[in-house]
Amino acid sequence: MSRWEPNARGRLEQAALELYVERGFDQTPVAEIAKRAGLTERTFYRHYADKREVLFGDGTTLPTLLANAVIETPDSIAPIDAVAGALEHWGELIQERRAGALRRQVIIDANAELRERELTKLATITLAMAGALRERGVQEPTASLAAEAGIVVLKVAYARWISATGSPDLPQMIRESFRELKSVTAGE
Amino acid sequence: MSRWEPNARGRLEQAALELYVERGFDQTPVAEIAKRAGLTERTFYRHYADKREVLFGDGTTLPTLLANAVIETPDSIAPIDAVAGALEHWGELIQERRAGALRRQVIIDANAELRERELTKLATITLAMAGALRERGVQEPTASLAAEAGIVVLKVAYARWISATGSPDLPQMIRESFRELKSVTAGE
DNA sequence: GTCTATAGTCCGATAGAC
DNA sequence: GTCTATCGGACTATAGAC
Repeated sequence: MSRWEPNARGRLEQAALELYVERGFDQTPVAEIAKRAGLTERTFYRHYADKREVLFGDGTTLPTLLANAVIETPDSIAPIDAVAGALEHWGELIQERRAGALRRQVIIDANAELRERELTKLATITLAMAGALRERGVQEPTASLAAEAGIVVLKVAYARWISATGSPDLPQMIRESFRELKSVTAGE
Repeated sequence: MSRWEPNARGRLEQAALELYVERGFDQTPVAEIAKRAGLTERTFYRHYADKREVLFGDGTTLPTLLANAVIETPDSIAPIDAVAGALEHWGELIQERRAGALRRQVIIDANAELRERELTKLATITLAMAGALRERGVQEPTASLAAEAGIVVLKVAYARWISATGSPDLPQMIRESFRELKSVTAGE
């Protein structure tokens, strides 16, 4: 039998998400989150660097996943298509957690600071994918442009997926948005 | 004769920029900025909503300028080219203030929180341009994709202009980056 | 686990300008 | 008198230091 209740991190996450929904992100002090989880404020900061990290993770897992997907793509595939493939793969994973994604997005959309952090997360992913392309021998500015174009597509497709009803197909929406981007940049 | 020295806001801005350069953004307390300007901390917050606003303005002037440039573009011009034209116009304005832009960028690049705010500023501009395109009758997702693609180009071109030596031509770099984006999205 | 620096907010007071 | 820019101090919350 352990000295503490198990899964402190999980309890903190659950308490935080509940309170962010109930009272809004900046109306919930960290002390309140800790209290609901039966822990102290200090313990919260041992598990999460700040209040926002509960919603955004540590900032390395997803960029690494996507960078690896890009790196493993055969060199015969054009940079923009390597990026598209990586994002479609991510789309497959995320759409299995649609309920959680919706709840998370409601919290983020309600708060300017969180929207800001989300942009930072996307920027981190962009840098990781551009780096992966360069490792594959793609030159600048092609690497950065391909990665940035991919994130543009992701943003548009994800917003559609979030606001859609039923069980929309995210990878399919990503493919469709890529086609639209190609059309738009061609000046049509 | 007035009770206070004139131009409190200007003095605060100058003091803030000096200190951000000297000691770094998060090593300069607001109280220090106010002290150098001969004012109190409280007064700083009457002029700027937070420490970062000194570097980024109020967040409406530039988006409005670019949205208007888009709206005034003839309907015969494709959405992506309307966005390109607006950004080139901005490029002409900004390159007359190259020294200030360089100093500002050094401060921003040295601090994660400021890089985050810069992304938010770009997102605000994106939304403004997408809205301007919709006012011109452009449908979604074309409007958002054209605006987002424009910002991608701007980021790449601006980074090049900042790191270039001599007197590089920013509008020219923006045009060149647009050509490269078209090539990348075409899958070349 | 406590202690502290800093950000940012709120309220009331004050002195000159109009 | 009203308006506006300032000051002073108390207050909460975040986050990091010890």
